[in-house]
Amino acid sequence: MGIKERKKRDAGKMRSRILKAAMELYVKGGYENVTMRRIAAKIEYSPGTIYLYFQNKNDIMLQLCYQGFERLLAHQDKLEKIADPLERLSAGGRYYLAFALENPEFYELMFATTEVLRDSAPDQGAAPLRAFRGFAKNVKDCLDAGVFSDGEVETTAIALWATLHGLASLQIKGRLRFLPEESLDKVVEQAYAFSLRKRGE
Amino acid sequence: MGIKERKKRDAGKMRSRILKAAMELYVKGGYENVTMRRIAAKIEYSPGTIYLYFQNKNDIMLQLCYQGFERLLAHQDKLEKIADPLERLSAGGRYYLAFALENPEFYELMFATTEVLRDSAPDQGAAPLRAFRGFAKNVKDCLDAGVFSDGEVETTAIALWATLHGLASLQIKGRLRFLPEESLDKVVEQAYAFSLRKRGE
DNA sequence: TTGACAAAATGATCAAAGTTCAGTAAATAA
DNA sequence: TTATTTACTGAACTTTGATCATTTTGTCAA
Repeated sequence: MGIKERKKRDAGKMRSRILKAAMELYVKGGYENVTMRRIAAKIEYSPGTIYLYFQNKNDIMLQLCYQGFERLLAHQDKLEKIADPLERLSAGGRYYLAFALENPEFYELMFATTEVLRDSAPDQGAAPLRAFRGFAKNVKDCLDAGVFSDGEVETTAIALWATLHGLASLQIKGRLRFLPEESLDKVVEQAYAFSLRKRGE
Repeated sequence: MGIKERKKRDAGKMRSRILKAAMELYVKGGYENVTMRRIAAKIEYSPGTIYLYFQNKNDIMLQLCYQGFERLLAHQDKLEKIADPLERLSAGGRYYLAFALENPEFYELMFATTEVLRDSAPDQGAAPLRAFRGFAKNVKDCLDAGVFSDGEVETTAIALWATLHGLASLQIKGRLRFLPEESLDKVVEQAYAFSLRKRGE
């Protein structure tokens, strides 16, 4: 029965096309620019068709949110080749910020929805969690290597993550606009200096 | 001419009533629950009337955002009586988090809008900035007292603020839901331990 | 008190949104 | 070829933010 499989593939392709169209609209003009009718026009189907592949608009935005985390995860994998734990963690943090600031719409979308972890398919909902686990592993390696002075893995990881997320979020939302452009880097440095103090320092 | 002043007072009262109704709707069911028609029904006026007192819905939400910062500022003033700089800064941070977690809708609103600082009346737009300046002053007092080992005031303040904001934001958005309830406090402690290291420690 | 003007409020109306669903067209199976 | 399942359509429903000609209310001079 190859037909069933082809149908499944076709459905998958349709979902991809819809998501792609939605993403384009989103990047171009934010949430309110994403319209079922506009998506339909872009993929050259009628509005009703979209509802055969997605539950509703929220469902579509949720999938885009997951795509953001997948993208982040993909880059996290690249850190693996950095041997030194502190260096790896530091690079991860720097990349995290760069990712957020270079894809502000994406990042905003990733953290805009409250519903992400709740009503999501187990495999997909795992993406945000997996991203955090990867980050936490780097923290653990640092702790094992004695780079930090103390603290549990989980709480340390969250504290660090919060700083990164806070900076990214504040910058994206324009709350740091009163700062001169250059000094954002300085803040990042400072944040790292605070967080990544070495044992006995 | 007392009439003009009375009219001004009346207009102010009307604005307050509208904002109050909008806030109630917002707290009850979030942004999408705030509807011009529902506000109108609550204050027992027709929908068109609202537009005599506010430019549009965004304008209303913006004012609610400012109210949030005003509320935060009001509590910041209470910190003044704490003499010890580090103690004062620490209390401020703890209050900041408590405020965010106890009024998640409020907090979300305060940081949801990108437009806040851009197209706002100078005096009102100052509220967020004033809140930060108050926080920064506490940081400065700590630096002057030699509580921190190093760093500039502005960058240090932002780094600290980012951590607080990040924690609040992540918690509100349910991204820390995988944590056991108690350990959030531990994370906060950890974040403080990271950030507020004393000189020579 | 009356009439004229200004200010405030109305509510029908608009365009656009998300969503639904009876009906049509296409694909598959018999 | 014919019957049946599947895919798609697009008009229609409800609700949204916003507008504006019209009506109501308030103010003040005559």
